Amino acid sequence: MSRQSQTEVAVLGALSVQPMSGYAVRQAIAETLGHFWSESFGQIYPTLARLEAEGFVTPDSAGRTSGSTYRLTAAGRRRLAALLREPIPSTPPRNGTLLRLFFGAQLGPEACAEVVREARDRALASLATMTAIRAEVERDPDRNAAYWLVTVSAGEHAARAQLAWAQESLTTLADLTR
Amino acid sequence: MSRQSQTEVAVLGALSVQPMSGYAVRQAIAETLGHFWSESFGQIYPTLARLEAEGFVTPDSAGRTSGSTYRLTAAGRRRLAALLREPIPSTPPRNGTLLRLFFGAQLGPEACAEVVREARDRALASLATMTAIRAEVERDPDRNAAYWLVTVSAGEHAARAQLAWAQESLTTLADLTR
DNA sequence: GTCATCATGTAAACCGTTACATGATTGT
DNA sequence: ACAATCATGTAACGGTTTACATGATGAC
Repeated sequence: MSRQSQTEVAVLGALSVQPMSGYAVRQAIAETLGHFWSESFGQIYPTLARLEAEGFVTPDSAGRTSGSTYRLTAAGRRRLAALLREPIPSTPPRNGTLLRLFFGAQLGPEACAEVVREARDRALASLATMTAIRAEVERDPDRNAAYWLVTVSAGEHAARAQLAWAQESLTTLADLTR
Repeated sequence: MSRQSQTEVAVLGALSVQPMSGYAVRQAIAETLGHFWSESFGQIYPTLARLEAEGFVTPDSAGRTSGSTYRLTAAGRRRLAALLREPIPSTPPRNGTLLRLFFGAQLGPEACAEVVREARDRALASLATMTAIRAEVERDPDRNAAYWLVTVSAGEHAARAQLAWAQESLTTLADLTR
């Protein structure tokens, strides 16, 4: 019962959308969940093997010679629902940008401004990605579309907040230089 | 030259504010950097020992029998400045809340709403903490105050964005129930 | 035929948390 | 005396990334 890792949730979840190979799971996680989740190769394959041994997923090789697609079993779908209902393990915060700015006096206003500009640019890029994903989901709605848009919206809000903060902070830092 | 871990930055940074013991470093990180950084015991003590061996910090036991305070050496201050100037290692995103909501169809609108309400409550608590820290910094300004307020502002922006998102998403999810 | 991409896996290294263990100091 | 807190460390474990290794498939 002591599930610590969320990898299982991500893998089962990916397969709940549609059956796919381990390689495709990794791609799906990188591309679709990329803005709020990440998994590496080294996690996905062992997890898939374990899930298969436990009967939560099953190979579904419909006439392939190499590679196989996996799909959720009924037990796997129940497992996913159960995992989703468990309390969310909180990941400790680790924000390298803020860590640097907190000790900004050791760095000076100009170097700090550069750090902030980089954060702003990341937020801009993120906002563009969000817009693209939103357009794609709205153009081609899946049965999950409403939920996906909730996560996209979270990304949009976060990115816009970061933009506003960056703008404000650049002003503050500029005042420190004078 | 291959510094991967940011623990060293956090520890040197804490000591740059004022000399203190390892125990106090851990407290300072938990209390002051807590909203954007975390370190555990098991990291701090070995890091301090290594930094001492490398000559970046030095014990400064002014008449103590047990425990010792550490302070930065000149080399340590340079080391901190150098580390702060290095590119920020990006931590892969891991947002358990969004991971759940993305697969929300497996969970249903009501359970998702509960997840969102928990996120909203965390944001509210965070906003209260930010306000308290801001008040404290403004009441008793340190030479680092301007930089600290930049990080507090980041927390405030992020928390307010999360509140707005939660509000919006609760409406969306309520519409799914009908 | 060769290149890009699909596909699967393992091993080592690294990072970080947790639990355990121990003892000093200070306030009541 | 006793409790709370200060203080320091280590060992084991678990999770994650990275690098390495290998080969099939399909497009050109």
